[in-house]
Amino acid sequence: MAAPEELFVLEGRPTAQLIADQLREQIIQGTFRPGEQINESVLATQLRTSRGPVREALQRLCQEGILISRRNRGVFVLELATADIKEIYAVRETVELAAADALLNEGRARVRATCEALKAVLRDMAKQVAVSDWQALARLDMDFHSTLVAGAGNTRLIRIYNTLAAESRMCILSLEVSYPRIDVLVQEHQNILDLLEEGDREGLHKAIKRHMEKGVEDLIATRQEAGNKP
Amino acid sequence: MAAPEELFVLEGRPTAQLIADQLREQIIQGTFRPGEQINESVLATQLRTSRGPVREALQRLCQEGILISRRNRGVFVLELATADIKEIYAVRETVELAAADALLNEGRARVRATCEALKAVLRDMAKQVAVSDWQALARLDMDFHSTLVAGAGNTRLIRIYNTLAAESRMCILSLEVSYPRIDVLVQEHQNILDLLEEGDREGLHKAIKRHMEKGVEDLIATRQEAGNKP
DNA sequence: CGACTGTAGATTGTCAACAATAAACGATCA
DNA sequence: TGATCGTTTATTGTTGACAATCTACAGTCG
Repeated sequence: MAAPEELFVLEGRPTAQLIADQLREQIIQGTFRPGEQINESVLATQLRTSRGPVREALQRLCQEGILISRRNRGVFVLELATADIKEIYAVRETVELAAADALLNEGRARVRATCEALKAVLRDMAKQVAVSDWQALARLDMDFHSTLVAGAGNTRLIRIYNTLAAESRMCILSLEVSYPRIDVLVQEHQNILDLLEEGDREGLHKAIKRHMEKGVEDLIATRQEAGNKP
Repeated sequence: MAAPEELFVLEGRPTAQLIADQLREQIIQGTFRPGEQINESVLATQLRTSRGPVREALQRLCQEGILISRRNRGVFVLELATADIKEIYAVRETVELAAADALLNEGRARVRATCEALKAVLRDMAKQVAVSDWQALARLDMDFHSTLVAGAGNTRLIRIYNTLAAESRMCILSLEVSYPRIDVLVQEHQNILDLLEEGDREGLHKAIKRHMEKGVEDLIATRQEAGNKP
């Protein structure tokens, strides 16, 4: 009997992780607002499950840092202050620079494979720019960077970055008005891709740093316009 | 009535975290060996609690990466391969370099405060060298580096590093024979401290890189002698 | 003798009921 | 009128029982 590509995997993954993934996406997309409380019981009822798995999922997200737990009070969606934005982007810059370096040291084959993946992301991004789907753009923006980091092949670096990516999407979301400079969004990422493909280490470093600086500036500027927390 | 420094905080922290902390320390110290299975029920019985909190604690350590969970099989203590060691030290180097940079940018006051904390750690380290307490030395080694990273004041960086520190202690432990080059252990850290105090950014970078390189070399060399996993 | 199948044991995964805790409200007293 | 102290209520923290799942072993059939 010929083996089928993938036999219908009957809920192969742990339930708690399914819940966590779903919840994370909802938080990042703004279904739950920053500061909002998440009730275990009602969530369990909605998901047709018991509090056990829900509790596990919530705890997981707490450890990721996008929820905060107050003992005997409940879990709440993280509220990001300006200091958090600076922190997140500072660490992102560090991780991405390290990943870029490591990737370039891995050799051309690895670089080329990563570039192909990045190009696919950029194609999707261009499509979404055309229809101005902010949610999708925020996701693809992070996909691009996550893919870049993944190229380095360091599993711990990847794990660290995924958390940062989730937090970044929360930052972007909290603006609501979303991306300024949408016109240069694809262009900036394309620039990073080109420099990577050329193997221009120095240029790549500068581009990533500049990209992050701009990101922080935009976020903080837009936030101050909105009169949000300092 | 004068307020006492700290009124006996009656189990103020969540139980699961207490269990997780205790368990983490035991794993790092080698009470549980790499690859060993940890049974929820028996652990719950030993701790005079139920499986719920234990389960939460285990999940937490899974997410930290020092335990791995296999669905319907159980959780096992992480077994570190040589590739893991390289990964861990590569990320540690990245994080520490970033932290050192950030710290130097924070200004002299912050640097001086951090140096004081580091000196205290070094004093303890010298004491333990005298009595050759390997466990304590491994802990103090990591304390030194964690303190350095903490000096930068980036909470996310600190959280990331703490996990790496735990994994590093597992690496060191797995050698069992423990630290080679004990004579230069204090000296190397003192060197890093001196360069930080002088504000010698370039020298500090080089020292940290060299420190990490040596660490990996020692670990891998000792491991190969022991004929362990490649 | 080898491969397959069915059963047994152990372990995690899930659940619903119970207990503990903290904030919010309202009553009581100076 | 103001503050303090019980009471209420909603929520999480904890527990023990039950169900689902995996591995290992033994029995059976070719």
